[in-house]
Amino acid sequence: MKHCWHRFSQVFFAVIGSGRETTANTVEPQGRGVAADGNARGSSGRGQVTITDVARLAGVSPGTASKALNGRGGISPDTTQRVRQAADRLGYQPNALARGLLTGRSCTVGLITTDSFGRFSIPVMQGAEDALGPGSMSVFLCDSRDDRIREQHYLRTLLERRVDGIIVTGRRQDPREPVGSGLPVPVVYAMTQSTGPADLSLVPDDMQGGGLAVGHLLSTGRTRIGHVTGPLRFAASRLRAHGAEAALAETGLAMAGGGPLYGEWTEEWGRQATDALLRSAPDVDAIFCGNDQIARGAADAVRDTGRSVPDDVALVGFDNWEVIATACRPPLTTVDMNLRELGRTAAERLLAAINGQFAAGVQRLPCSLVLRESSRPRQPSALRPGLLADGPPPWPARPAD
Amino acid sequence: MKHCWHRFSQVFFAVIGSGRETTANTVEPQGRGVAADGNARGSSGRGQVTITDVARLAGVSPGTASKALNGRGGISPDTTQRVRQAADRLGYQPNALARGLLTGRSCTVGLITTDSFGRFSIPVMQGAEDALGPGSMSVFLCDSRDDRIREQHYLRTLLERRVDGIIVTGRRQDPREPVGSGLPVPVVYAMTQSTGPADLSLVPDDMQGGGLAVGHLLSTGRTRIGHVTGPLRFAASRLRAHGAEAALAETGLAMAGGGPLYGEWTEEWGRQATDALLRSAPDVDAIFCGNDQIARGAADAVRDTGRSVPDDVALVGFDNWEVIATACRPPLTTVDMNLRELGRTAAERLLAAINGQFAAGVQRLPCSLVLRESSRPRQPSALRPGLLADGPPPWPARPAD
DNA sequence: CCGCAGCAGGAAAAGCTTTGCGTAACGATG
DNA sequence: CATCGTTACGCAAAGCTTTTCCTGCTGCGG
Repeated sequence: MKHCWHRFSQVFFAVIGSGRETTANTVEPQGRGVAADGNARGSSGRGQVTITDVARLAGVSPGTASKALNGRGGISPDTTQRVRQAADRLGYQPNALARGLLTGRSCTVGLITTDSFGRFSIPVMQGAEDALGPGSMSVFLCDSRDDRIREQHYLRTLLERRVDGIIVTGRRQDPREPVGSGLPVPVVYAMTQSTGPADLSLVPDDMQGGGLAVGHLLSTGRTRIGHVTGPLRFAASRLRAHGAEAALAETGLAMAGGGPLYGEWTEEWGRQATDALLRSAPDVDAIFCGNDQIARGAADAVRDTGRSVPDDVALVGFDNWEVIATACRPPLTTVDMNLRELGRTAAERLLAAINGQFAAGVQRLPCSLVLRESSRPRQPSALRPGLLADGPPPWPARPAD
Repeated sequence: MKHCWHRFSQVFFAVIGSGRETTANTVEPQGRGVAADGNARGSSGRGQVTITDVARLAGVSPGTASKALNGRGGISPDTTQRVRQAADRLGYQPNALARGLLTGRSCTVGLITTDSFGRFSIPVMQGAEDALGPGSMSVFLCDSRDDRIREQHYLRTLLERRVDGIIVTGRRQDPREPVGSGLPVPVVYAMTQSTGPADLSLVPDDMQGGGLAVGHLLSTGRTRIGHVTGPLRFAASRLRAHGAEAALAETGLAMAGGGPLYGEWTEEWGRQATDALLRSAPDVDAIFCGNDQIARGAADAVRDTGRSVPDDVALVGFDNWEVIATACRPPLTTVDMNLRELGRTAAERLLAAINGQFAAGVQRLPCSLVLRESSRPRQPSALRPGLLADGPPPWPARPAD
């Protein structure tokens, strides 16, 4: 109180002196309005309110103010109240830099994506943010763009900023070099895989996903199932195909068309391959596609031959890329890699590692199936009950049409 | 305990104690190898190498080491060299927290997106990262998910972290409340618009984009042009329609179908509306669509009526959403909002503001046109030369087919 | 009435870097 | 030989928060 007038003059000085008088940018110096007591700004040099300002206003020492605000140490309720009010009035916000410097924890994690916010890294980032943001953790975003130089630059920056941990994410599921060795902070790889044996990598279980898709088609009574997928060089293609073939083999069936058709991840390839498949094996009654774009191309190709989806040929895609899957005619049943969940898990593992609980190796997280029209059973009567036992009936009963 | 992995012996402890004995987690404590002098780590308490450690190894004072490393002040080349070597050997990384605390600049900006990394905010983020990341600026990522509570939480966090500035981005171009008032750091709104008159907002110029699309169609000789777009309540729909109508009016034409058809941003609506439009105005020879999804639906609908794209009906979309536009049959000519550029610009404006150069108001950045098959001219001979004057011929001459 | 215990709060240091100023040494010039 | 100037480096403070240790006061019990 006694300092009121004294500090008023300084506030005045700060506003004038900051050279901000140019534009129509007449920001009030403080959100809650200076009018309250004319004492909105602290008196430190840089205009930011410090705990010393709060302490002075409350008539206590900075240490006491700190304890009062953080609820640590024996501070009387009366004093606590006074400090709180002072902090409120000044709009005090503790300086996280100073705190981090002192405690050695910046409450910050780095997120390096090798895949400029692509379709796969985004849900992962989102999930990670889900798990970190609402807490006290902040996320540093770095887009390395698959460039080792950039990556190293960002890594250095992150370490300079003393992040508590790092998440690396990207499009490729094929193993990659570790981002660095002997780093002072834990690293978790999500939707990408490190060759470092001590690193923890989280990836979707493509094989399980492939099995899921084919198992579902089998459960709806399809038996002549083909597979059109992406390039052979992608681990994802191979694993999905593998899972699909394994599921077929379990029932004693072989893949229609003689095996997986490897190509591109495009609608165009989906059309071409489906066309060829329907020619070489006209009795195909289902196609499992390596991604949703291929599936959409397949849907078009099936229709173009006069067949119907799903009555003649059922389709299952992969990725659950909403905009593709729902716009498909008919809407596409597809495998969801639960990437958001994967990102969330990655963040949780990272937090665990920060707290000293490490893990290592490659962990594959299960995919799930999203049911839509493209794999609706033809005739409810044709369902083989045994195969339906493992799940609820996917569709409401529907008179044969 | 928590930071135990820095020292070699402590790593060992951590590995055993954390149940990680399974893996070959033999991380070298330092990338460049401990062997060098057996003293790769500094001797300060927390295991991070400080400038004091470097100074000691180089046989100088911390202040001198700082000056040597930053090239400030008269330091002899010899000493500089020695300090550099020491820093290298120890793997010294300056503590950005301490530096930020001292200089008052954290070299950090906050990026708040209201639109969980949606299709529109992503390119903006990417562009912002383009402009900031390679420099010394780091980006804090916050996903407010259109929730004011979350937004305020993030805002507080960012201010505590003493960011130098904030970029707000989101899906909506309709004006929104400012993120806060009287903030101590500059804010730039990108792909979203603040109602605060002192705020700077950067948005794409939808009206210009609409004009661009229609101008292009006119230049290819189309005259009976319809417009199918999204909901009337979106400013974007209205502005694009407005631009389209203005461009038509300039040539003395009216919009086919009696005016814009407002609906949803979906393929489904694109099909429906196009179907209706072709029924009510069978001589339509071009449709400008409010986004690429609508356009893709329109392409399907046009084909379903037995007409051809682009020979009977030309199509132009909006957004240049690659996966949609290129998968369309035929590939889609579309308006690109240059969102990445917009993000980059936002970042540059923010940097300018951080350096004291403020600006305010709503700035609309021009869209551009991406030419693909869906608007190829029917007959080169039918081109009206006058209308082509304002640009190079979009396609190589092609014998009528 | 005196002494001790307990509680509230103060003082100071630590955490790391940068920078201004002071100083020491050395070479050069009068 | 003495003094001045210059170069090279050290010292110390600042920047803000947290925490530990310590002091002073109050109240109660002996």
